[in-house]
Amino acid sequence: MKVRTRFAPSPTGYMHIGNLRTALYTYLIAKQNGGEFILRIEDTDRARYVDGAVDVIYRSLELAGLKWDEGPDKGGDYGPYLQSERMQLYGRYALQLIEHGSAYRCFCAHSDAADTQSVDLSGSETFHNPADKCPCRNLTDAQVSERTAAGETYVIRQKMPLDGTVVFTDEIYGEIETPCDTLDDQVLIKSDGMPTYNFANVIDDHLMEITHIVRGNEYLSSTPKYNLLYKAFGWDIPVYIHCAHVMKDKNAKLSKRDGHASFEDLLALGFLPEAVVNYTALLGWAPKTENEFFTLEELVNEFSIDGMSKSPAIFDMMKLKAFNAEYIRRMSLEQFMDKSVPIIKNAVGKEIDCAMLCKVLQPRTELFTDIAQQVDFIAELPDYDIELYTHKKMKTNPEIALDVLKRVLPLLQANENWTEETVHEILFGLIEEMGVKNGVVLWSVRTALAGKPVTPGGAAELCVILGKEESVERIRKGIFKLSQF
RNA sequence: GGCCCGUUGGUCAAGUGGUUAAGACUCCGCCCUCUCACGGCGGCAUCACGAGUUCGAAUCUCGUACGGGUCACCA
Repeated sequence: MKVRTRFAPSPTGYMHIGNLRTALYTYLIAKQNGGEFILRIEDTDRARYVDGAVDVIYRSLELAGLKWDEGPDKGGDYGPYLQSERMQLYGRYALQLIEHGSAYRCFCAHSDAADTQSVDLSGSETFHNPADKCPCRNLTDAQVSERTAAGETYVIRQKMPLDGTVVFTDEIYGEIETPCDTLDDQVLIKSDGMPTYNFANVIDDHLMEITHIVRGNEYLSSTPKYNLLYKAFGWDIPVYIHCAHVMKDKNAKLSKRDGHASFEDLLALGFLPEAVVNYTALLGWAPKTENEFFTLEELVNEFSIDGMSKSPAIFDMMKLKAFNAEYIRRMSLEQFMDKSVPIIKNAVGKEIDCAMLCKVLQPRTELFTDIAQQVDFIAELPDYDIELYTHKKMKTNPEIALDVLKRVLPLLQANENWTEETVHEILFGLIEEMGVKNGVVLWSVRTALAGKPVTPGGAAELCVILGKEESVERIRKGIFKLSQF
């Protein structure tokens, strides 16, 4: 049988990182079995409708590289894929259930229904008892016809068994057994004739021939009800894969208000989509080997359900950053330049040796958005304190630095062929001539060139990046500054 | 409160009765080094707790604690 999986988000305008991970796992399970990955949008909640929200879903999945085979925009043989367009389809299935004796019409008003007593959130007194079944369960056909004829509204409820247990197997959690008397007669069809989420889900998944259901483990406790439905219809029960959640910390789920919880937030912060996808895959799944770096194609082969975790995973920004940095390091210099040169040009605003700068920048870049502040000293020499020239380990201080700069200035000025090699030669020639530690010359020169204690690259690289004119000018400024004291 | 699920270092985690309890990120040392990175080496765990089964338990059983989920005419 062909494997078919589905990702069925509600369009909230927001692709949560946990949702992205669910989509990823769903995609991987389909693809590693040569199956189909279906996108179904559960947009029946008009109250929560957000403009453009469906596009966020499309865009996020596309950026992540998760190509769906069937969906609202693509069509397919099992449509419509927009749940709002399937609304008229569920009623007859509910009727079928009533005939079968697995569902019944309930005429109780919201507050009267035996099993819809309000849950007291503040205290612990009034929890409803599913065992107190609604009296409508026992209405005769005649009574039902009489009440419907009188124009009474009703909902259709699932008729749960009064005793026994339901057992099902989840691929991650194993066998789970639930006593039937803890299951309540959930509403299948609302009084307006529309299906509830749970009911629509079961029908849709069956009609779309979904074989593997991947979803968050908050559905673990309602799965027995789903299965009772499948059983009543005589349908095959799908394979269940319930995923543990992605958390912000030990006891809070990642939420929108954290500001970096969505895929798009992370991309805006400068993360590469591939790095996010890779890291996300590892939040709740462990590879068989020690390698942690995978392309999406590699994940299709490497991923396996038995490596999935039962416990929630805390999202770690530090590790994501480390992943992003590694992805950046693995780029070719050309790829790195394609992405960083526009940022550099914008930050620097003058002609510099971008190739040299990128070479020293690449191993130091965790996020492309960090680049601007790394190169800020290039645009303009900061007004630094001369104490910057003091470095115990480098054995430098302002006096020594002044001497160094005075000696190096004419040598650099005389250099006609300004390359990394010639600059390097000059600097190390001076070191030898003066008979000092490398740091004495190099620290002094680098400080004069950058005016800040931390820079990408050293003295020689900065000379090349800044060019002869600018380098000479900055050393002159250094001499002037040091001469003031 | 009922039911369900979970618990290996700061984080992700490997581990399925006998291991020096992998690996990655972070952190801390050291090496490399003109700074910072990169790279290299090393350090950081009485496996939530308590009983039990066993010659032997992170691994099996039970209990306790803590955390999460669910119990809507929301999805």
